[in-house]
Amino acid sequence: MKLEEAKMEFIQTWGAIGSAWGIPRSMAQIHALLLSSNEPLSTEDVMETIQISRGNVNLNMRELINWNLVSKQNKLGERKEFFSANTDIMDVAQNIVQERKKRELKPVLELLADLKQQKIQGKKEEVEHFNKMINELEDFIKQLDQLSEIWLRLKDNMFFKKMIKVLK
Amino acid sequence: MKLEEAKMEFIQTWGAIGSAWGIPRSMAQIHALLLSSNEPLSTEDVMETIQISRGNVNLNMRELINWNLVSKQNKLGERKEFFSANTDIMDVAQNIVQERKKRELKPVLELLADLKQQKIQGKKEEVEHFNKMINELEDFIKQLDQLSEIWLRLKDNMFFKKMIKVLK
DNA sequence: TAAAACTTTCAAAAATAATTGAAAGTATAT
DNA sequence: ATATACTTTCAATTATTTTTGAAAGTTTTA
Repeated sequence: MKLEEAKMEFIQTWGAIGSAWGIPRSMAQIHALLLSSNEPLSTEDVMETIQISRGNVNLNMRELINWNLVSKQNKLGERKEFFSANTDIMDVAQNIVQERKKRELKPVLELLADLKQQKIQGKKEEVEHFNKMINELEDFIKQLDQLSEIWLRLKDNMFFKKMIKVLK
Repeated sequence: MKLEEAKMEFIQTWGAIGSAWGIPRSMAQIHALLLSSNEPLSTEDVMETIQISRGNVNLNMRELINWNLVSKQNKLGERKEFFSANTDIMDVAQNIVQERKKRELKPVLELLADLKQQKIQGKKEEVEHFNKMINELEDFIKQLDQLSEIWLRLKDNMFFKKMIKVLK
């Protein structure tokens, strides 16, 4: 199998997954292309390889940079901008999760906080059920934070890894 | 604040989050309604409260049942079907993650496995870079699995929780 | 068995999200 | 200063996903 084919397959699949998780297909595809590429690519390179418009590349590239997944490079003597992906996959995943947590989980946290400090009026049993649910949800979100801490640790804490093995 | 208002707010927010993560708004809304409701609801109840069509309720309810987030109930003497949500939030989250892992992560795993056992042809350095990336990605997905194991454990392993505190 | 009560299906419509591409904007080189 | 090389923007278009609603299907009751 030729490298080019392999790349294209990877780009396609990555795009489909992104799409299923609410990330624009093109954004995921660009990311996949940069991940699999040895050296920085220009806007033209990207346009050509994944066959999308200049505007699309520009827009999604900016987004990738915002998410800290891609950075701009300047090639000596070249005027064009080049882009390369952050290749530490762990960082990649952390950044994606971090970014989405920030964007889409925040509203829940705010809502939960708001609902918790309000006195809710209604039938006793119904209100109790509702409050219980809200509380559980908050506990859960706290657990998520715990979990992401562990994740950070997993990256380089050998002792911790062994710990897990033992507990399995 | 009245209970009904609080519910509606929760339903709205939950719907928006679902939507941002690639889950149909109505599906998330129905789920939120059932979560916040004390007792099982009928299709009509749901239609009325969140103002969506019968077909929509039916379709998404089936999906929620598939995901193991909701189950059918029968009220004595009633012909209609009623629905209630699994209210253990931890289970809820586990099921959502499980389900999505099954659906959307599987294709990556298959692709990675496929790409790993193929001999890829191209410039040495480029191929090396590509293979490295594929390998890292696989490691990462393995870590995700590890992480979900830990999560399960977090639920009820006090010792483990303390462990984390110490390491913090 | 037929009517009533309810559920499911699915083609069409609506809503939403992603993409294009050409025009406007910027920076660099001569 | 102006031409060139490149980047950004955004209204319009296109693609995709979600939702509707009425017809077909199913089960229960009498």
